[in-house]
Amino acid sequence: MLNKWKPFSFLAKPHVCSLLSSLTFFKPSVSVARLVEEEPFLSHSPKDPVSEILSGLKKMGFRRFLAGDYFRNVVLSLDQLQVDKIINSLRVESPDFAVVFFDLMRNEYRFRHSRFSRFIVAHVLAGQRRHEELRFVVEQMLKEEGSGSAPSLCELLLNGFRDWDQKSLVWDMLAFVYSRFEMVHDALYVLAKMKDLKLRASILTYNSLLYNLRHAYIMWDVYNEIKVAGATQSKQTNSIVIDGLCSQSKLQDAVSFLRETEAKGLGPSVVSLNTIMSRYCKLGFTDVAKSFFCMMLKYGLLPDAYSYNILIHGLCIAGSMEEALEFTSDMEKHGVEPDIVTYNILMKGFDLLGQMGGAWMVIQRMLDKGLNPDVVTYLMLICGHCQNGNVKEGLKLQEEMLSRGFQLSTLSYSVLLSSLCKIGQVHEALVLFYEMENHGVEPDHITYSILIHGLCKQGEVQSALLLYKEMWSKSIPPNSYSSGAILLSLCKNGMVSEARMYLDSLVMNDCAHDIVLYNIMIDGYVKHGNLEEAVVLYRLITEKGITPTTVTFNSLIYGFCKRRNFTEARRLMETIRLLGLEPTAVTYTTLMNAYCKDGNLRCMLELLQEMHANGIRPTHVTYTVIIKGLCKQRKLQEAVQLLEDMRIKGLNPDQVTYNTIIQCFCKARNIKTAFKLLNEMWLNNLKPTPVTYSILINGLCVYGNLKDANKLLIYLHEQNIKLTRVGYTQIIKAHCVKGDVHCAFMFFHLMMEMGFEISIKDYTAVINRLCKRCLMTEAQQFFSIMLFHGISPDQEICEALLDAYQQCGDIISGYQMLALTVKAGLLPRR
DNA sequence: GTAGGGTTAG
Repeated sequence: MLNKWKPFSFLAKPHVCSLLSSLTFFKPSVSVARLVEEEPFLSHSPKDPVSEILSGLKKMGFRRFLAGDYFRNVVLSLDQLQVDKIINSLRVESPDFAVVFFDLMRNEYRFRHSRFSRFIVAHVLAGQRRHEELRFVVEQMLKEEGSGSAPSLCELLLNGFRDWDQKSLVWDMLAFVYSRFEMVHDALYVLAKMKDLKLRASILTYNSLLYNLRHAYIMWDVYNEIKVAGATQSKQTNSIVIDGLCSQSKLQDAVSFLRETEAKGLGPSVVSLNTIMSRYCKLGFTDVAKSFFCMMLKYGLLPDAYSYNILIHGLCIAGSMEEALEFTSDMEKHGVEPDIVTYNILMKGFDLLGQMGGAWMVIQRMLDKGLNPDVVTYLMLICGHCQNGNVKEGLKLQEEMLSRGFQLSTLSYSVLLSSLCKIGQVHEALVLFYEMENHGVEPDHITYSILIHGLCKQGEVQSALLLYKEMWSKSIPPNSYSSGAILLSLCKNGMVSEARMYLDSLVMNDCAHDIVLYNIMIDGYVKHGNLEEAVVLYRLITEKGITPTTVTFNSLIYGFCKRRNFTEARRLMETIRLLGLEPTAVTYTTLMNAYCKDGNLRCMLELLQEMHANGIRPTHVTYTVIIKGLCKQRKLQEAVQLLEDMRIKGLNPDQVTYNTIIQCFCKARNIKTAFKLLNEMWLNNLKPTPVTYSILINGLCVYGNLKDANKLLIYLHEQNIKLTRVGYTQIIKAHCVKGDVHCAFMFFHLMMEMGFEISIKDYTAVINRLCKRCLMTEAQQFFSIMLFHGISPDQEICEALLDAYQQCGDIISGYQMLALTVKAGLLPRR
């Protein structure tokens, strides 16, 4: 576009035309001069503030005039055009004043300068080699202009400033700042124009651009351009290339590049070696990283704090805290002081190992050294509190950060939001989310993921989808975490085919590379009994070249176990190993649970042995399964013993563990111990679930005293504690059997009140039992309630009533029932 | 230009 530039075409714009009229010192070519003379509005009236100001400045002196009344009165009415005229006039007579006037207008009067003025001042500053100020002016301009502004700015530079001195520096700064602001396309555009004008870009600009493009192959285009342009490569250039290769996972290429540059006489820099060390550490190859550390020493380079911190971090991640501490002392011995980063790394290391004592020691040492905790330290402390379930303390720390003047970060908000979601306080999380925005902290894709997950877990898929859309509207691309949450939620709510449609849409948009998404879908299929689809999807992903994980197999194993297909389940377990993966505690527990259900306790215990042999720690779920097995064999004492063992091993029994063992004692008619265990749950801060109470109610109904069951249920109702559906139907059933229709009625009503949907099956169960005892009035009453609630009778229920009327000898009611049956279109079979 | 901190599935 700019190549087709027409000389002076810009003069067509009145703004520029009238500007030229005031450029006393501007020496336009003849044609411009003529053009200008022909303009009728060029001669200004004597009251023109521009002339007044310019002459005032000359007569009174610069500073006096600007502080005077005339200027103060007129300044607020000045427009961009007038200011342009003043600045341009000043530029020629005294460039320093042009800059001072420019700054004064911007800083004192919040005046928004035109691009023209900014470029004038930029050229002045470039001429005086005032690089910092030049950069500032260009930064301000590009912040306001935004991305995509390069073509119009270049056009202005080409047309208005073509022959100006120092234009090269201004062009270069423009490209540099565009690159720094990550407006890469604009930077490239400016560079292309510079090439046309045969202007050289500085190595700083090239380096910045190289840095922005280091994640992709296009990096080499820039690198070659540097060579072609003949710009002097700096050590930085090489370390950026190395960093780029590392980030592209081309570690070998990075090392080769290091060798090449070494051969060319540019020895390796500390930064390059640090970058490579960091990469090896992240891959878990601490030893290789150490060898590069040695190489550094061999070259006579002095490792800096980065070098030490990188290695210490690698060691901490690997769990080698002793060595990490040794390196820290080494660091001190060699005159490199451990800094806040070092201490944060060590703290995290101890934290990962669960050694809080160590973490406190690190904090103490840090404080002794006079170092103050920074945002990262605070974040880790907040994390610690949140992991212990103490969100309140975390929020307090965040307050403390604010009072100490720290800028709150998206990260610390994420931690707090995640903890609130985990304890089910999603609405509190949403409140905090809005507060976060009020504090000017922008949520990112992780923040959104956390909230979407939280909402989905609470079943609020609609709200989650709204947030999902909000993400899109903010151009924050959803990652597999947020998509996974939606997918999981659809599966959990039984909308499996919808989930699949969603997954397919992700595939269509090329957003489904993460195995986690497929794992969720496969599990969804399996949990809803569709093992076949799960297997088809598994085959599909392997054909696509997506590597399955142990989790993928765990779901499939669960599916085959549910079908009691042990052969296939075990074959899949072997496949895990064949693929070089490791079965996890979940794999073993799934299989053990299946054997336990099947009554094959020998196989179950063999698997436990195998687990131990392979060094896989059983979880509290594993123990629960074993306890269930022991219960099945009526080895109650051993089960209780195992409950103790769990605690000793630091595994906390959960509600399911207790429910299992309580049920076992109920079945053994040992109701007393069952209640003792309920008490133990409270003592261990475990809130009994609706299942726990239902098991106890059932126990009392079947093996104990029905009156006690009544008492317990009424008590729970008063405490507003809900039972499961089975809990209610059990007690209703028991009262029907005993013929206490009054109580049955009462609990039936209670069940409805608690919001359970009552199906025809529930009515049938009650009516059948009443019919058996010829309690026909009561049976009829239940039947009427059913009709009242809009449930149509079916064949089974009608026949039961017809039979009962006949058996119990109530012929008239029997005929009435027959009429109703026929009316309902349900002809009796006989 | 290089170091430390946050989210998910069974």
